[in-house]
Amino acid sequence: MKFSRLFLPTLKETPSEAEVVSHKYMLRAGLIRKLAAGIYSVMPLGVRVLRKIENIIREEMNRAGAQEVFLPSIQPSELWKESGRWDFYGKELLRVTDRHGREFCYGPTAEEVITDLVRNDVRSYRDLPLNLYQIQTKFRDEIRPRFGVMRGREFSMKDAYSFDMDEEGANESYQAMKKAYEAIFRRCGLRFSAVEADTGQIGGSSSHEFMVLADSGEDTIVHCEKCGYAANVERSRLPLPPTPADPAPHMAMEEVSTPGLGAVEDVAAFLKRDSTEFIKTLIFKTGLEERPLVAALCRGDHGINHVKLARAIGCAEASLADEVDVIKTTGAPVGFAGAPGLTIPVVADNWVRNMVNAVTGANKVDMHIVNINPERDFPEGTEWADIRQPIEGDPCPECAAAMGLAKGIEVGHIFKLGTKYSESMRATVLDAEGKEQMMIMGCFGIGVGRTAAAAIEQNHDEAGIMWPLAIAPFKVILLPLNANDEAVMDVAESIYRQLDESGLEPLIDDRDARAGVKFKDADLIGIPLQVIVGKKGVEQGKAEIKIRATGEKMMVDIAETPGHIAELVRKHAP
RNA sequence: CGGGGCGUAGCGCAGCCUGGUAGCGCAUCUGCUUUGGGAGCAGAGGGCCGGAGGUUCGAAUCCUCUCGCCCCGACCA
Repeated sequence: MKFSRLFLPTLKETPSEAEVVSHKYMLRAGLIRKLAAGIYSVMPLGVRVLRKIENIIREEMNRAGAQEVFLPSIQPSELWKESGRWDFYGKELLRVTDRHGREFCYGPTAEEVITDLVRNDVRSYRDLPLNLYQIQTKFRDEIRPRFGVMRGREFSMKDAYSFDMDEEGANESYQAMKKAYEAIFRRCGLRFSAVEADTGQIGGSSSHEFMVLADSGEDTIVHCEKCGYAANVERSRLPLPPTPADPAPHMAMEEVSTPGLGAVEDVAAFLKRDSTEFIKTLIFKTGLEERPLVAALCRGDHGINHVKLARAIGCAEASLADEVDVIKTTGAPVGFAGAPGLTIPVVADNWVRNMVNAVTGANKVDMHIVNINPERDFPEGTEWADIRQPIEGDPCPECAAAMGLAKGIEVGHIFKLGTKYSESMRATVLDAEGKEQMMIMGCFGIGVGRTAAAAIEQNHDEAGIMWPLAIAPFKVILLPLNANDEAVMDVAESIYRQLDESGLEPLIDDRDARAGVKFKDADLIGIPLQVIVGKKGVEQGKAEIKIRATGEKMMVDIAETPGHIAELVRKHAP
C-alpha cells in the first residue's frame, strides 16, 4: 500500500476531547473519528487492526469447535419480553419502533436471538454440544460513554453461545472457551490475566474476566504472584483473618466524646488510636421490601465492596443510604453509627469478628464507644460475611501469600449461564430416553475495538503506538527519505515489491515529504518495523532497519533487507 | 440523574469581561529554495463564531431558551 493513496489523516495535535492514551493515539494516528458521543467511525488503518483481531478470534473460535453465524442487530421486543429482559435491561437498551408501531431494540447482546434460533432447530441431544458465535455491532446506551472506543455505546463484539445437554458438557464448553480466549489474547500480544469475576445479574456458577493489565483500566483486580490466583475485586475471596495468639482481655464498653469528629481518621487521631482498631458502620439501601436498610461493618482502614455486600444480602444492588435514613436508623448524624443497639439487620465483615477492644460509633451525636468486642457486644443475629474491598498485601485465599492490586481493562468475559434463558424461553431437546431436557448454556464475549484500545494502552511511548506484530495494520513501513531521488525510490520500491510478494504487508511512504515528517508519522502509527532508505545508505548499498518498539537499528545490505525483515517477523510473531 | 467545563476554519487555540462586523499557530493549495527527526520565504483558499429567540443603530461578545460535546460524582460514617 502506498502512503500517498491511503486515507490516513494523522494529527499533530491531540483533539481536546481525548483523555486516555489509546483514545488520543487512535484519533491522532487516523484510526477513528467521532460521530457522536460513544459512536465512532473506523478508518482504513483502524479497520486493518480490527480485522487482524477478528481473524485471530475466528481462527481460535473455529479451532475450539465453534461455528460462525451472523445474527440481526435489530431484535423484536417479543423475544426480550419472553426472557424478561425487556423491562429488566432498563435504559441501556436502545428501543426503536417501526412504521407499524412494532417495538424493536438494537441488540446489546444476543442471548434471546440465539436461544430462539437454537430452540427452533435443535430437537435432539444428538445435535449437542453446539457453540455458535458472531462478530457483530452491538449498542448499549451507556449512561456515560468515555475514553473513546474503550467504553463506547456502539461497538463491535464477538459473542459466542454454547448449548450442552448437562453440567459436565457445559463445563467442557466453558473450559474450551477459556483456553481459546487465552490463545487469542496471547496471540494479540497482550499481557493479560484471566480473573474470577462476578456473575452479576446473569447468575450461574462461574465466570472469568480477561483483563489486560494497564493503569488506565476501569476495573481493579487482586492477584497473587505466588500461586497465580487472580480475581476482580468484586469477586475476590479473602481468607479469615489470623486469630490473635494472645488476645487482650475484653474491657468494659465506654462512651467517649469525640466532638465534631465522624470520619475514622479524625477520630483515630483524636483518640490516638490506629484506624485498624476501628469498626466502621455504614448504612445501605438494599431495595428489598423485608429489609430495606442494612448496616454493613468493616474495619476502619477497610472499605465495603458494594457488589460483595449485595451478594451477601441477596439484593440486586446495595447503595449507601442518605442522611435522613441514617439519622432515622441510628439516631445520630452520619459519622457516629455503631452496631450496638441497631434494630436493622447487621452484616459484618469477617475481619471484624476477632477484633478486641475496638472503637466504633455510639449512635449519638459526637460520641464513640471504646472497648467494643464484637462477639460480646454486637446485636443478636449479626451475619458474618466477606464483604470488604481487598487492599494491597491482603493474604491470598489459595496460598496465603501477600496479594497485589492492579488495574485492568476487561476485554473478554466468559459465563456459565445455566438454564436462565433455556428455561424462560423453553429451549429444550429430547435426551436419549426421549425426555425433554433444558439445554445448559454458556456465553462468551470479546470486545474487538476495546482489545485494540487495550493493546495501545499497553504498547505505546511518547512518540505513538507500538503495535504488537500480530495486530499491526502493516508489518513493515518503507521510508524512502528522498522522494525525488530516483535511486532511493528504486531501491525502496524494489524492497517493497519483494516484501509484498512474501506477504509481509508493507506500507511505503512515497510522499514527497521531509524525512522528519515521515519518521514522526511512522512512529505515531506504530508499524512494528521500519525500513529507512536514504541517499547515503543507497550509495553504500545499505538500508536501515529500525524496530519501533525497542528503537533498535541495524544497517543491512539492500539485497538482504527483505530476508532480514522476514526473519524479524518470524522471530517477533507471538 | 446531579455537579463542573467547553462549542469560533480540518486540528489546537485567542477574541467575549468592557458590543463596532473575526484573528493566531499547525494543516491545505501555488511558486522558489531546502531535504536523515514535524523546513524557510512569498502568496492563496477556507469560518452565516453550535442553533433559535431577545436587547441594541449595531451581537462571536449582553440576556433567555435549546442542542451537542468533555470531565467529575453514585456520598466509606
